[in-house]
Amino acid sequence: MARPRPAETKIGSKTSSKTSPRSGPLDAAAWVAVALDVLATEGIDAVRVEPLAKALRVTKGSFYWHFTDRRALIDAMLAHWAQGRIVAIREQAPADSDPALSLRRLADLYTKRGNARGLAIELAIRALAHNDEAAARAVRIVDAERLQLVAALFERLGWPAREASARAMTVYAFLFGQSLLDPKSVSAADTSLALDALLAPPT
Amino acid sequence: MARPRPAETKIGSKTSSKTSPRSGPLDAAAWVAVALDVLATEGIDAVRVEPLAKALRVTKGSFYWHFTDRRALIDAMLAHWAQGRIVAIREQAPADSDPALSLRRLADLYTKRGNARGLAIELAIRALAHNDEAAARAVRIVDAERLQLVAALFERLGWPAREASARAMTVYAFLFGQSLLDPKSVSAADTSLALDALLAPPT
DNA sequence: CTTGACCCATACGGTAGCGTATGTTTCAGT
DNA sequence: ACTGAAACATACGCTACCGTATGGGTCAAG
Repeated sequence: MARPRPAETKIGSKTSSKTSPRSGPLDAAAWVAVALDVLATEGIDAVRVEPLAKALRVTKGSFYWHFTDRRALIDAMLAHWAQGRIVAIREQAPADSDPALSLRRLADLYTKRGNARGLAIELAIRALAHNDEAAARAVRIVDAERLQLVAALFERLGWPAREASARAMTVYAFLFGQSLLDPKSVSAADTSLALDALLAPPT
Repeated sequence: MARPRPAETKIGSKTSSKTSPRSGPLDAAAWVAVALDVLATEGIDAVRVEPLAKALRVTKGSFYWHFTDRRALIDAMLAHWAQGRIVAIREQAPADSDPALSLRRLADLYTKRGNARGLAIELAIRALAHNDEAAARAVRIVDAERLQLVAALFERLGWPAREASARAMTVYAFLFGQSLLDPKSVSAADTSLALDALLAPPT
């Protein structure tokens, strides 16, 4: 009767979604990957077992082997996302880097196109966090980590602790906020001007 | 055989949601009102006909009298929201007001609690706009109007047109962005400090 | 060659919601 | 009292999911 294993939390491969040609057997990570794709493009309510199975060209039988239920998949997504964001921010803001450069790269990452998927996932998870305590926890962890590291960058730029903290929050909020606005309503010039002001060192 | 009327677009009463005691017969506005409540608390995918009917203590029969289908309800919600936001921003930033005061009130409206419902609706609609062209149009209209009027306030504060435009966008993005962050990760001091800087007149 | 663990397919019962079709009540107007 | 329309209620068929149960295949270890 082979009851499902407790759904591995380790995420290993980089199984990059889409209709990949199906090589070997799947693992939990493959499910998480497509689930995140769907989350990014259609929201959490589109993350449903059977459609995902269709996308992976398998049946639900596979899913319920790797996960106990739909909720377990969502939790796995959240864990994967949170861990990935923390690793990313730590790589992006190492203690020995040029803080001005790190800040600029961070800003670019969230304004330039090419990170649409990442942004969409962020927004979807934050929306989910409104009703879902597990999602809220994930967001809390990521926010705390990011705010702290970005504030450290500002301090190294020469700002006193209080201003550094406020500026970290401002930049962070600004970047996400901009992603909510209609792209056709914001000019690149405005964005550039705003960022220059926000990222400037103390006078 | 009484075919449904083409679902009035006029929104009149202020039928404020919840399990109101059911007075007379309903109108389309009542449906839109509960639909917006559900949108705010549970997202667009929870805006379903039968649950809404249950909340209004009627059956679907009523719904399909007032609307042709679920889509028509969503469109009505979007129209109602967009029109309401435009009216609100025009009231909030009249041409004869003190610009500094108007800006501060606007900021308070989106940082202080008490507007959670409005904010949740905003976020839900902006999330929807990602996939829904009608929602995208509504957002576009509202954004354009708000950005223009807020920029005008900054100009009246003494900023040149370019800076006024950039600052309007910055404040606007900041306010929305902040609503996405974990409230437990942002201190009120940081928010206050940030706003003072963003709303300051030119030196 | 057999066994057992993996990994998936098939088939099933059940729920929730959509939209439609049609019956029922209420009430204004004549 | 009669009629017709407004505003529902009821009942139906249909689809998309969920989760479960169970029956294969495959492949390495013994």
